[in-house]
Amino acid sequence: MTDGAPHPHPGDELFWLLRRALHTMRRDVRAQVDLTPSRHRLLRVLARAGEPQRQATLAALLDVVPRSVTSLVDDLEAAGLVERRADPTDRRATLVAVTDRGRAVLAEADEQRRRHAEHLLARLDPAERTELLRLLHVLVDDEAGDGTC
Amino acid sequence: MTDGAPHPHPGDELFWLLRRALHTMRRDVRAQVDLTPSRHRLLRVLARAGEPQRQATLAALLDVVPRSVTSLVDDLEAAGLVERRADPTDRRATLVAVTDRGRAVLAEADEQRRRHAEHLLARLDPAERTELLRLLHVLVDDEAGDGTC
DNA sequence: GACTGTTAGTGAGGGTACCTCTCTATGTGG
DNA sequence: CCACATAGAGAGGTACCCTCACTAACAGTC
Repeated sequence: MTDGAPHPHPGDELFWLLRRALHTMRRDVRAQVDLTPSRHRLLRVLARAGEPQRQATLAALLDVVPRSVTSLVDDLEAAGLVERRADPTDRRATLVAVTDRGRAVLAEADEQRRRHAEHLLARLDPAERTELLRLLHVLVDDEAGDGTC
Repeated sequence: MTDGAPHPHPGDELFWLLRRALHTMRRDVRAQVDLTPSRHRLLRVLARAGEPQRQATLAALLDVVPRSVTSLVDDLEAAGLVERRADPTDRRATLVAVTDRGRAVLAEADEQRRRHAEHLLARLDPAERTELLRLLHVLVDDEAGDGTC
């Protein structure tokens, strides 16, 4: 690697930095667990919700179109990590529930990702870590605040 | 959006923060210029190099396998943004050169990305921006330093 | 009950961004 | 001259998204 050399604009620089950082983490983890980042994310969101969710709800939580959730759930279901159940209140809807196995795999995946991230974060002292996360939160959180987008 | 709520581990949190930040920037820019992020990146690296480069060299600079560069160059060439030339010193190799049009499109794309990034970075004061970029550089730069990976 | 409009999920198909494995043409050292 | 490495490309695969068109089911109206 890499892009090398000075970047003309800080904004542009930010883009490539984010890309590289993410790329690094992604690559490391991919080899370890049999959970792609997207499936991992869906599993997390679902587990965090604490109870079975409709696919449309998951789509909203994940900020993807419902159609994408269908495939993700297909894959996770095939792997036995989630299961589809009929929604008793609406026969159109399906509820997606995490299985015990799903919970176990999620825990493992989280743990491995955590280890890798800490390996990376080890380059920063505790105050810097906190600051980095805080700054990223500022960038990312609650985009809805201004209607500009 | 979003993942909402507190994240259990800072390392894990980092991953999702990076992902969301990048996603946001990517999405904004994608609609504007007819340059995908990868093609943009290749064009930048090539332009920055200042002179025609071999595909293998570009692959190394971009940190992708040479085969991926082939396709990228195919697309950029079809769009008239780069051109392939014979390498006078080695008939196996091709040199990839930016065209004038390529330079113009690159400038435009950079400008648009810059604007969007600054819209995002506007949430931070100048000191914070600098700090964020510095911290990301620490994470990302010169991974080669330790042979652990 | 039929009629219309909406919502939940899916099939089909597309595009980006990578990868690997294999093959050809070419270059190079013994 | 021959074995071997290197540059690039063909074929094919995975992950992750999207849109468009469609069915099944629900909800309100006449």
